[in-house]
Formats: sequence, structure tokens, C-alpha cells
Amino acid sequence: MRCKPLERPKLKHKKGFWSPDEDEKLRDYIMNYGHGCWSAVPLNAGLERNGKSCRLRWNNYLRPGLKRGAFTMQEKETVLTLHGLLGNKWSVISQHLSGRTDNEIKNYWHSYLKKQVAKSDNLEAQNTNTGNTELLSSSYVNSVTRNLSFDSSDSGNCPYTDTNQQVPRAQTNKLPKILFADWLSLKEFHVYQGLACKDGFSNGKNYQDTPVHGLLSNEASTESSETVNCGSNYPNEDMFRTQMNIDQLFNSNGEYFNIDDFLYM
DNA sequence: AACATTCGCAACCGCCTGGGT
DNA sequence: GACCCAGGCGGTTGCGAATGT
Repeated sequence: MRCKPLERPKLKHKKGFWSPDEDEKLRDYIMNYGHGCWSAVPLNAGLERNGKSCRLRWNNYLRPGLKRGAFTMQEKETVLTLHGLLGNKWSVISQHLSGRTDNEIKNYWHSYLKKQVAKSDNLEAQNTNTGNTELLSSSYVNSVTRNLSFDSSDSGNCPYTDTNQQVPRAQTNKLPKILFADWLSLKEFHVYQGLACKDGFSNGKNYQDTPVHGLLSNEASTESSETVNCGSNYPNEDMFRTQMNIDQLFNSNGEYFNIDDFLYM
């Protein structure tokens, strides 16, 4: 992990925007030799930048496979839902959106989604004031889960549409984790958010302290058809167990499930 | 047309983590 | 165990472009 200490001359590092020439140098160097130790990259590539700056430039701009341009509807939903679950864990969220960088997602959130969420919260506050208390806080998560939808005509988006399909373990790890979030009912989101919820689950504790057994019960499955995505049917527990790596869902005692283990597996 | 405000985004900053010494 | 340092991450800033007045 750690590189050999470098004997480096005390260079004054350049800051600010990268020139095309600098981009070219960095790209050429990394394509030919890999980045290895980032702090050595600027020296070897002939750049007057620091290693951090090179890493950032490469990861956020030069790296092959980066997607540019507007976020798709599905990407937007993914960001919203994962943000609802994870908070500002941009790097984790970015792992679920191929071609998008954490920085890009963060910018997207701050410049666009945050406002949408605020709007949604305002609407809900109005509903609450008018006596409609059915929806509790964490409104945007609710609205997201309500609105989550995959194009049912595009089964490629949804590995759950075929309940008989066994997913090999190696592939299981590549499943979009977003689908678990989609699968949770509104109630579970309330628990995660540590907000008051009608079944008395929430006490401000971390979500991972909450046994997930109940969350996988039929009760959850029938919670609300409004939260359904991936076609028309809520996946049942058996299907969930089949599609997911069950070892990751229950600990060695076979009882509890740590959402972090799931999300980061 | 001129100025003000908002938006979008690249890049920097500072903190944290983990591995080597 | 303490220290050092590279790498990683999230928050923030700054600037050009777009839009509004």
C-alpha cells in the first residue's frame, strides 16, 4: 500500500485547471506504466502537480470508461435511493453507477437532487399540516421508493424478474445493490433514518442494530404495492434468498443481518 | 446591452484511515 | 505503541457559462 519514500526535489506544485498538455502527459504515463504510487506519478510524468491532484484528475476526468453528460432517470433514482440509505457516501454510491465518479454524483446531488428533495419535503410538510399524517418524515425516501421503477419491458435492468433463475455467486456480487433498497418498504426506511415510525421500531439507533428478520417477512412483502418495482410483483423472501448471497444476509448465528455487510459486499 | 444572480462542475483542502517503520 | 505518510473521502470553493432582470 504505502510507497517507498521518495527523494523528491521541493517543487512548487501547480494548481488550478489542467491544460490539455498536462492531461496528455498524465494519460500517456498512466496508460503506459500504470499509476503505481501516485506521489511518483508527477515526477515520472514530468508534471508540476502533486500526486493527489494527478489521482483526482485521472479518476474524475481522464480514466477510461467515464460516462459524461446528463444523468439518466435510472441513475437519478439510484442516487436518490442510495443517498437515502447511505447518506453522503459518494464513493459507495458511485460504485453502483458505472462510469460516474463520486465527485460527479456529489455535484449532481448538490446542484440538483438536493433541491428536489427539499421540494418534496415541503410538499409533505403541507400534507402534514393539513392533517395527512399517513406519511411520516424522510419524505424523499418515501417518494423515491414510491417512484422507483424499472422499465418492465427491459428485463435486463432487473435481475429479479425471473424467480427461477439461479444467480451464480460470482455474479451475485455484481448485482446492483440498489435492488435491495428498492425492495425495502417505507417502514424500513423509517427505521434506517432513525425517525419515528408507526410500529415503534425506531429509537434513533443505527439501522444495523435492527434485526432484519422482520424486514424480510411477508409483512414487508405485502406492505405496499406502491413501492413495487422490477416489473409487477414484489419479490418474496425465497426469491430474495435465492438471488442474493444468503451467507451475507445472516451472521454466523443465523439470525441477524448487517446492512453494511450487504451494501459493501 | 449591461449588470446581477444562479448554475454546473473541476479542483482544492483538510481530515481520516491504514500500513510501514 | 507512536509516528509518518500515501491514499481516499467528503466538504467546500472558485470560476466560467447560462439565465434573469
